[in-house]
Amino acid sequence: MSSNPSPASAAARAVPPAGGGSARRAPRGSARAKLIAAAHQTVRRKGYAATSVDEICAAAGVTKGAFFHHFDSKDALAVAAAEGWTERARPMFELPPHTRLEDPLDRLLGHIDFRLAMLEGPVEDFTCFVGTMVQEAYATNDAIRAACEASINAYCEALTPDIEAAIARHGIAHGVGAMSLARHIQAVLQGAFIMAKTANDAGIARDSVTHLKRYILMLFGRG
Amino acid sequence: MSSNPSPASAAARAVPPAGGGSARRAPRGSARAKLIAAAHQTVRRKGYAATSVDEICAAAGVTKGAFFHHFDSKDALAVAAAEGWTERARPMFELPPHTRLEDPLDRLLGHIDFRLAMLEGPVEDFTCFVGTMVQEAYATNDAIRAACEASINAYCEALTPDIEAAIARHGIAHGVGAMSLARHIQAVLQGAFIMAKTANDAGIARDSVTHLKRYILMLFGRG
DNA sequence: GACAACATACCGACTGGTTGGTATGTAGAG
DNA sequence: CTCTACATACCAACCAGTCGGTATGTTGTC
Repeated sequence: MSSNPSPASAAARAVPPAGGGSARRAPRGSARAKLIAAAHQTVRRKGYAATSVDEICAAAGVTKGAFFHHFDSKDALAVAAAEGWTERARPMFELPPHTRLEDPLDRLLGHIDFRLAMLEGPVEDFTCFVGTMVQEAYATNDAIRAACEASINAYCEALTPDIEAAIARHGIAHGVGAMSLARHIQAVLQGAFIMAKTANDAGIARDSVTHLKRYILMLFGRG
Repeated sequence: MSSNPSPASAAARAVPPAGGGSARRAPRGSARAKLIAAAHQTVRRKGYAATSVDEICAAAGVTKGAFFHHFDSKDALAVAAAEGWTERARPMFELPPHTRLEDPLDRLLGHIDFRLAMLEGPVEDFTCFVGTMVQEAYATNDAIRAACEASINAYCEALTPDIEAAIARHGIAHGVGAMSLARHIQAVLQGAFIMAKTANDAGIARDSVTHLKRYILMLFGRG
């Protein structure tokens, strides 16, 4: 999933390879994608304001000229990176084996298990780029805030069909709505990320998502 | 709580007043507390890195001299402000009427209702200072991270006795532990804050905390 | 209780380094 | 040749932190 090429790999290519003689540089047109990927990585680690343009350029293995060729400003990159984050999350809903399950509730629970399994390793590798960034931008930059909102909404909307189908098939306690539950799932994940950052450890996040799974099971009468 | 005199007031007072009447300045020794309160306010709005020392000073109505008299660095203020946040949250567990209820489960549910009622008005007024700050510091400043962790832990530990007593009296489904549930409550709150920031609206946060309350009721067989 | 000696609280101009952003140059594709 | 995609050099604004100084206590001595 993470589609994280080693950050150094691009920069390493700047070193002329032995053969051929010509110093092959990164293919033209790749700078934009590398800058967005670098922003995802760096902002998740340090936050948005603490991440400088130079730092993103260094992580992407390009120069400032390339940065400001592709983006009008740092804030413009932030918006583009939020949109890029939505793309990057899309495979989560298509690839894994559990998406083929027949029962929509099993697909939903499979997704939760999938998210649970993601909570491994360094905190900065599984946390949410838009969730991190919106905290710094919600009151000061509405374009970034809206881009983050769109990404979060896309996640919730991707989750909703299965939840709706599960409700139709199994019923749900207390008239809980599909979109409301999808948003709660997202909220618990975001909260779990913060707890993981607090302890600098993923375990505490898994614990919360396990509570979430139990809640969903109970709602659908499988508790 | 906010104790925010007009930011300009102190500077204005530097001009000698005409009459012999006393130009009353802020009482000596108040600068530290005002700086911490200003940090709480400003960081919750803009994040930690985007908040400058000058800005905090202006909001507190003191000068940089006062700032660096009380704190060795901006990061040192962050640590002190995290500790101050714990103090500021303490009354939540002592004051409200629900803390007098006889049944510990009612006290716990009363606390959730209390948190729910807090989710009103501007987002920056009910979100969590340490939850915001830890996102920017967890990987880059361990002193700040640890201070935030301590504050979060203090919250969870304040919640735990009632949960334990509620488990003892009513039993709980699936052998859920008191500390684990307390941490999940905190996680859902933090996640709800992020969702509120995303939409710049408190309603979405209330929805998630309502899910949380339902989960707790179900765990204790009151669903 | 008066006064010297000292300590604490606070002020605001200044500095060196960093930041986002710009102006200009160049190389490869078509 | 031209245009896009980058690179390099540079700048003004801003930032955290410093420093010399003042104002307001506090303490010990007689």
